[in-house]
Amino acid sequence: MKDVVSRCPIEETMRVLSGRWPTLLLYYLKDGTKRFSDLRRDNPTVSHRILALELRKLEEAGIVRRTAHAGYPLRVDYDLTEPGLKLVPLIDALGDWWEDTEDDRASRASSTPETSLDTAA
Amino acid sequence: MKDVVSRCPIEETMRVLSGRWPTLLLYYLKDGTKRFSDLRRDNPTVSHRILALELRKLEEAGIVRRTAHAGYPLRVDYDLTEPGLKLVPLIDALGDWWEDTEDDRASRASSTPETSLDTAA
DNA sequence: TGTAAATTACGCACTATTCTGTAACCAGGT
DNA sequence: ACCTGGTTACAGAATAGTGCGTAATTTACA
Repeated sequence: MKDVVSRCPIEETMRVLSGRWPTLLLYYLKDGTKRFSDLRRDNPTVSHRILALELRKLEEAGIVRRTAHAGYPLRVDYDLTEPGLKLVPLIDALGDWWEDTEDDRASRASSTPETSLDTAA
Repeated sequence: MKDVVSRCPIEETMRVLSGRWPTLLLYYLKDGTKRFSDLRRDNPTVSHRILALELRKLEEAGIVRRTAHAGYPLRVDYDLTEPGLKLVPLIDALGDWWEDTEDDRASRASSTPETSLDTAA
């Protein structure tokens, strides 16, 4: 997603949430503060570069807060900001929608093609 | 977004909605039935190939219904299915969230660095 | 009347752009 | 020297856009 087409808030939101990781990170951060390495363990398939980039994107979007602690082997904590916390139930709602409409969505394709055979008047 | 990491419904949902077009198409289809060329006019920056692919993706996800009319220069109508209609308010909620938290998100970075020195001194 | 052109919704092949991963390297602290 | 978190450099994969072709039928125009 390079650029936005409209300044529509939905598009802006999707620009941040699009992709495989953002919602997953949100999900893991629901549980509370996590460190960089925790998040890597939480999902091992993300490369360390991408995790850093995604976290930064979320941080810049104001959804995630990064806290660097001085001392010892360097320690950085990540947790959700207020807006981030407010976003969580909305994302959960999408998951619920997916489950609730499962059957309904599965029966697509044929609907009521009553009009579909009229050869135009 | 190649593959899913978990079978989490949120991830499944995001797989369908990720990208610039899906939510935009949902938005335009809210108004009712549209033809392929209507959707192209609605937003001229999408290429015909991508529009076709995106519509098919949404159709396969059971969000959009495609109705092909026989005859004449071929005519295809697109509209939202029941699940698609149910999805609309959820997406709107994301847009509202974006607007409502605008100020909050803008003031990220510094939060409550009680436990640490943000920039590491 | 014959023939070319337009329309609509694509599919295909090719190119351009962007994303993601690997690996290596850097910084601060012990 | 080693750890954690992060960045840069360079692939390689994926995604998006362009242009051409096609189906059936109507229309443009000589």
